[in-house]
Amino acid sequence: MGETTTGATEGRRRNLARLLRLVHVDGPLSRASLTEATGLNRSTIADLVGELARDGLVVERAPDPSRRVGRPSPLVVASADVVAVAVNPEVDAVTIGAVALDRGIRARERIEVDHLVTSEEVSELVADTVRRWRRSMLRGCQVVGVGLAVPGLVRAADGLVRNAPHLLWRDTPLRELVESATSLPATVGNDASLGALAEHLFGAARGVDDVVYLNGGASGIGGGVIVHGMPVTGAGGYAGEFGQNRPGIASEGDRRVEHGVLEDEVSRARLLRAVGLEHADEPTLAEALATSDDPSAADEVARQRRILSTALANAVNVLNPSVVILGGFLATLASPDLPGLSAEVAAQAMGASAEGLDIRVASLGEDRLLMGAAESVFAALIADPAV
Amino acid sequence: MGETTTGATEGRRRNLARLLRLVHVDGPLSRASLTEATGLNRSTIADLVGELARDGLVVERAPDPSRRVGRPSPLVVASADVVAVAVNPEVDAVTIGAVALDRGIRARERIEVDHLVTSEEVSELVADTVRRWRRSMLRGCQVVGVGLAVPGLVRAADGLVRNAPHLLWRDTPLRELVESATSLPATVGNDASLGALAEHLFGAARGVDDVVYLNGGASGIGGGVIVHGMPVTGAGGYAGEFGQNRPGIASEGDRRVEHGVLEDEVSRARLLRAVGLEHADEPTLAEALATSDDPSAADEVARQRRILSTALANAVNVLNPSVVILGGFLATLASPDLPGLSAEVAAQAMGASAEGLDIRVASLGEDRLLMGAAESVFAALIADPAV
DNA sequence: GCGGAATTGTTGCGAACAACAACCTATACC
DNA sequence: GGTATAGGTTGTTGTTCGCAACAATTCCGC
Repeated sequence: MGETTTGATEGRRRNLARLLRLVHVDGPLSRASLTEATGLNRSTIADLVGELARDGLVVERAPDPSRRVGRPSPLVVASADVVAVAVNPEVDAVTIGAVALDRGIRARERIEVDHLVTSEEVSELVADTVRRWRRSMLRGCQVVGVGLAVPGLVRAADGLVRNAPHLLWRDTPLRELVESATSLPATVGNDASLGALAEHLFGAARGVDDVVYLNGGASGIGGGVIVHGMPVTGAGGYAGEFGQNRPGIASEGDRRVEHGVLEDEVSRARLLRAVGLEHADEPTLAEALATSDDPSAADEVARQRRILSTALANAVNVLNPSVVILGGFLATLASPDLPGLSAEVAAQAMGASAEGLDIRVASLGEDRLLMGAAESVFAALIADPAV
Repeated sequence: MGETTTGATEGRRRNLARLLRLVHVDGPLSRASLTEATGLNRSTIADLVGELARDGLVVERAPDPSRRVGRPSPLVVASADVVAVAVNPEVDAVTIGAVALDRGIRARERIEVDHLVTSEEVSELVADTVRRWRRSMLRGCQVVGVGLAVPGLVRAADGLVRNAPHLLWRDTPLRELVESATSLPATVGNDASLGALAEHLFGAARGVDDVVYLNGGASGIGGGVIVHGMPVTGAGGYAGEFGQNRPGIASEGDRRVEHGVLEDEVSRARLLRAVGLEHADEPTLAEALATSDDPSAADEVARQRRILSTALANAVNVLNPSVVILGGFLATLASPDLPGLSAEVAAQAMGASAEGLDIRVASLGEDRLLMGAAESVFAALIADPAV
């Protein structure tokens, strides 16, 4: 055996990874379907699944009561006892979840805070919660790591939060803090990028390899890009910041902010103001927009849609995605007339690029960021399941 | 041996591919350095190199007269007898080249045309040229395929030219035509995308994994994006069309075209007009711009630079590349003050993304498109060197 | 209820691959 | 010319995965 291999050779690791990814992403699969999906031999599948089962990453369940001929094939499912802790610190609360490898959410807690949390507080909060859960809901579970979805710029290389404006974090070594507080490996990512990853794996862009995702939050517009089925991080890990782009505004009358960026023009605050609300959750805002008979509200929606459609057209020209996913208030803005928005985008993008384009609304709810953060933890495990 | 394997197992294919890619991209390498670069055993390297040599893909040369102690290691070089034919049809001429696996250009011909060529004419031209070359310059060579760099939109899946406006080609099945005329496998790509690939592999962005490339031609602005070291094609293969984006224009006085796109505002024709030229090659234009004392020429340059910098900032926000490469007249526009342009871009992009950014001028000359087109042919060969 | 067909898990075997160790060879420096 | 250094060569070995034969389980027709 080679000095570079730890017991499994490169090829075998790849095969183990393929299997684990399949059962993780596509849910319970029979050994037979794994054989078909991978092209590997039955005996090889048996061997590989056996190894994954020995490592506790998958379990074999009784076969489905199928109504097909032949010997029933046992189902291979990802273990519910292998979990990642997912964390989303926000200005009003810190949400912590435990997501299992079978995509189930084993635990979930939203901890309201009355002040802006520091990264140290978050680290302690996570450590405490994990300690508590390990004695209760996560008894017997293997916790493989902590994934953090941060509303701000994150340097991919070392998990340094460069700037999270609303949390007032600057150059905070979050990964290091969490790792030393919990003694678990941690990954840190931008919330929108992780949302994109979740939508790509499990949501509205499931199975789609080229995706542009834009999420409209209270504080701005974030985004993520998937190319060839892989998240685009960019050189520093800061990719996807559509909200900071200078918008192409066709008619000057549509401009509200001199030298503004996209999220200055297309903003939740402006929508709220247009219907005379102070604070509102997303359904309330949607309802208010739908029922308002104030023409200025309709104008504001139309204006924002025009600017958004141009921004989307630009992204489509450059990245030619199959699917564009809109989340948050951008979904609210788009969903009353998705075909109309698609047409607007198509009119401004190059014909060919727009041709196969599908604009969709995000389908994952609250759990999106937890799923994405957990996924970023599982990524390493799946890439190399050999313990 | 498995039915899915053609004589080499998956892992071996990967190793063969790694070796071939190394010697192809990084030039002549000693067996010793291959051993170090791959981490494989000496004996394994010897075996793999032997197989590549038997297949005629590499040859071993006498060792470099090194001044180091120890037994000299023979150099492994990619074969100069394995060639790809590269074709670039343009409005005034069709350029055909033969690029070898050692990156040498074995043959090159620019065939002037006095009318717009059709795709059928190009196919015949290529077939004739290849036939002729095979009896002369390419005697004894193995021609592995034809790569075409087309100024227009190309569907990656089947090499259909959707729209090449200046050639007046629409929905032309170019790959099929060339393949049946030459009996060689053909690949078809957008010229700018292939230029980006060439710059990434051999030019100003060599070794850089995250690249945005913009090329300014007489007829517009094309581009290409490299993410994680791989060209971004998009779902249909149309990615990279920066020129069709709606520009973010800060001051309305800079706008020249109502509802225009980037290439309407930032254009070679406008630069030529500003210095009172009709036609000029790139050095002439650069010279004219540098020596002009007409303030309106300087204004036009400054205006185009402003708009370009905003477009680049937008791209940087979304893709966070390490390097932006500018070619054609965009290089002319940028090169007098590259640091100034960088500063303009940094001022408009997010700080973190701009921080590690390097804006460079394209370094490959005329051969760029031929290299890129040949690369697209070699890609398949390198990915699976098993003949 | 029973036998045949279809499908899939299981087992033992063999081919391919690559690492390893020991041995051999070629060059540079003294 | 001797020694140290670096590299090629050869045979052996462990790992992986396909293959083929056999066993297990279900459905279906009678």
